[in-house]
Amino acid sequence: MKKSISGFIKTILTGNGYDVILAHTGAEAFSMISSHCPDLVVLDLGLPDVDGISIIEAVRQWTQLPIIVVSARTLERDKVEALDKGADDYITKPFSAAELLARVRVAIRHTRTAGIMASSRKFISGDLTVDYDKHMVTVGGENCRLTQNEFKIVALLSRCAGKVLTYDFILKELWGPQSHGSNQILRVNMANIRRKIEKNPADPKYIFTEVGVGYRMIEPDS
Amino acid sequence: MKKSISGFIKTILTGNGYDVILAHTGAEAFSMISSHCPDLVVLDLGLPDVDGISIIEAVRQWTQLPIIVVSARTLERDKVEALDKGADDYITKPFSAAELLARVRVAIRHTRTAGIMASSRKFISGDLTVDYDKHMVTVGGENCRLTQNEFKIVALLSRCAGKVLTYDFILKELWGPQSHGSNQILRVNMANIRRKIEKNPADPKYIFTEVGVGYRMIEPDS
DNA sequence: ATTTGTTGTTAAGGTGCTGTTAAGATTTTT
DNA sequence: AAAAATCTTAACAGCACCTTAACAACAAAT
Repeated sequence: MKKSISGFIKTILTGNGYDVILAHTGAEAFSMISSHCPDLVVLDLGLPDVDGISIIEAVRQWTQLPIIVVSARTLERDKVEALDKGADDYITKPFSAAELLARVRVAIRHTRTAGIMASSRKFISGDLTVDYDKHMVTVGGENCRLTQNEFKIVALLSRCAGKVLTYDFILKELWGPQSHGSNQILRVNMANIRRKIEKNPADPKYIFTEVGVGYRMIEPDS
Repeated sequence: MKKSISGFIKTILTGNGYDVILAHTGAEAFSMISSHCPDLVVLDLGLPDVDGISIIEAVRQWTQLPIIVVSARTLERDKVEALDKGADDYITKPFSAAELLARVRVAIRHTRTAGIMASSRKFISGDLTVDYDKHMVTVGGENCRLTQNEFKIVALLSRCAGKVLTYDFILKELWGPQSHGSNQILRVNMANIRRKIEKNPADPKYIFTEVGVGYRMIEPDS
């Protein structure tokens, strides 16, 4: 009976494009979660060996990955305990495939927005890092305190690292279309940037100038 | 009948220490959400004037605050639509007070863990602590006695510690969608906050301003 | 080697942004 | 109802930043 339920869930999820692995006991479930690090756990409380609640508690010791509990128990005491111990949702049988899928989408949506917050996109090359979310450039872990325009220039160059960006291209990108020919402002900004990020501004390690063409940033670490 | 339901919900929540405001129509609900920026919305789909779904859609235009839908409709089609349009949970009547409260706790837990520090109810960096449960900020163990708005700003920044939050983002999150451009209120609040939490407000240690962009809080102790 | 054009550097003026203070309006508390 | 606290708005001061200009250093070409 239980097996048919888990099989039912697996069929639903695989049928909608999710990769599913199945555990048949609590111990197996915990070890599989630890080793595979899934994006989401659908937990049937009616497991043979251990209490489902203890699995939730054990998993919550080290990760916040979403846990959706599926159970035949409709007692509010069970629901409240599971939710308070760390479950993110609680569905009682019988339930429809559509509802399960909708609640899975909600859970994954949550981890996605949390994930955006947690890990920020970065450019890294040697001691230099450009953190696009933090709006921060560091050298050897030290904040360079670039101004707004200085950061925009570095960010633009780092996004096209290895390629030469012409003066006109940078100007048009950051100062708008009617900025043709006034490279002066770029030169001043580059001098200030190099004073802040380069050990020896006269012999740059990160941003090179291609005479007569434009600037080029070193390629990132692979 | 409906009124008694919303009254019931209000009684439950106020009885458990939550501040509750009540809207009787969809239009009222949306304007109250925009102006008060609550921590959580409990939405009864059976409102007289507008479709509840459209409220979810409208709110999701500008914020991710948790929305729990309460409805008498048990049709899976309704559940799926609400959840996919942005609701975070869906409870069908009749429901128990304990279950509602448990699901409210889950939703609020999610907003806490949406930031960097997973699973912690406190933010700690050096002498500064932000206690989300007690709504209290301390420096060196001393209570800073922040006002409601001041605490919301600090809490928001600490949840995204290390990242720059733009003025517009903070304003939208705490003052609603039609607050574009009025940074003045933010500057005044920040001056008051710094006077309360910083040793030397002119040289801040905890909250930095990124000129032209926004504010950034120092990262927590690891 | 001189010339010419390009790039780097520094300084100064003007602009816009941020911090600060104060006063009135509004809400909450006593 | 009075008093206190908080929220909001406005005015202003200070400062960082942007921009421009003048000049120095450098590279390429005659």
